[in-house]
Amino acid sequence: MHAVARTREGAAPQTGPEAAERLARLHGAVADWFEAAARELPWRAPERTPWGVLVSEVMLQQTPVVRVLPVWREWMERWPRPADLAAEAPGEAVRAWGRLGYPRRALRLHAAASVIAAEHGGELPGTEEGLLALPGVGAYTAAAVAAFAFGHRATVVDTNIRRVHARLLGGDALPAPSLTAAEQRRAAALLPHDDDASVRWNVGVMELGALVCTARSPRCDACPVAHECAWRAAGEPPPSYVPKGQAWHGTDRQVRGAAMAVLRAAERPVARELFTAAPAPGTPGTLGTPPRPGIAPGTVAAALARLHALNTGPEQLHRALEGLIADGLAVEVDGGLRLP
DNA sequence: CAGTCGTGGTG
DNA sequence: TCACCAAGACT
Repeated sequence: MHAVARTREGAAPQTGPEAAERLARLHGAVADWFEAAARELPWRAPERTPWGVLVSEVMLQQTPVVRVLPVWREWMERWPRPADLAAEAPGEAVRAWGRLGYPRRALRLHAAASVIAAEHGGELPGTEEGLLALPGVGAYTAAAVAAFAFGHRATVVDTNIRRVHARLLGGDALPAPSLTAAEQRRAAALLPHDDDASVRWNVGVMELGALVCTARSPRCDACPVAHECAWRAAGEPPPSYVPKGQAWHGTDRQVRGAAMAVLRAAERPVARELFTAAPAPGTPGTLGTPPRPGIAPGTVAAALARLHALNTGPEQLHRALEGLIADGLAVEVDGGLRLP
């Protein structure tokens, strides 16, 4: 580091009294914008609980708010406290997870609830360190829960915040493919020192990224800090790299997803042959249940039909099922598979 | 550390 | 239509 802070072209100084004033302006502008434009979300309501915040944060990992909302409400009604979930079989969490995706998150949430019930007297740890020790809780989620549930000063860095920082301060269209140490340092340096102000900044920048400074078509006309934006000042240059798309069709993940849908629909273990074999006409698909025609949609047979429609090879199917077992999302019983 | 892990809305 | 993307974690 040089004695005098050098910044990239187009970016303002990041140290000194001038920078401090600018930072204070940003804090105020974002807080005011959030006050006026933020969504009302149940995990932000005054009656929220730390448990509810944790559940929301895990559900929101790689999953849009609109799809989380109904599932989160179900979970909170059914399992208002960690001990309530811990008392259930893990498979119930997976089933209630529905189609949110990445079902291992449900499993980890159940595991976290068990740890909280068994080792923390049923109360969530209030520190980042304590939260970080919970299954499924990484750096982002630990910071988010510490901030949003406990009001602590924590450096929250999610994909929205990364994108806002990249544009506003870095002058780039998009953040780097993966979180860098420099980004974390920058995020920490931007955080207000006051607890309450830091929480407002974290949630404000995150909401700004979610509603205005979006990945594809940012609504800069609605941005409270557009006049401070380094990316706009630079003429909105395009991304310096090409995002590598997420393959889906023909992947193990697709097969795993279809297999999980079968397990979620099944009340009994599903025989392995039913996963692998060509669809037998009128087969309910559960052990101990005699075949009958006319299975209604949304049942095991329908899920099996969707799985078979993928025309996956037997080796890939085997790999997918073994993967689910290895991940604890399926357990083998008497030649069949069921939720844990 | 690059790869893996679901799902559905959308520009 | 179809690739991109969404409050990441873990190995």
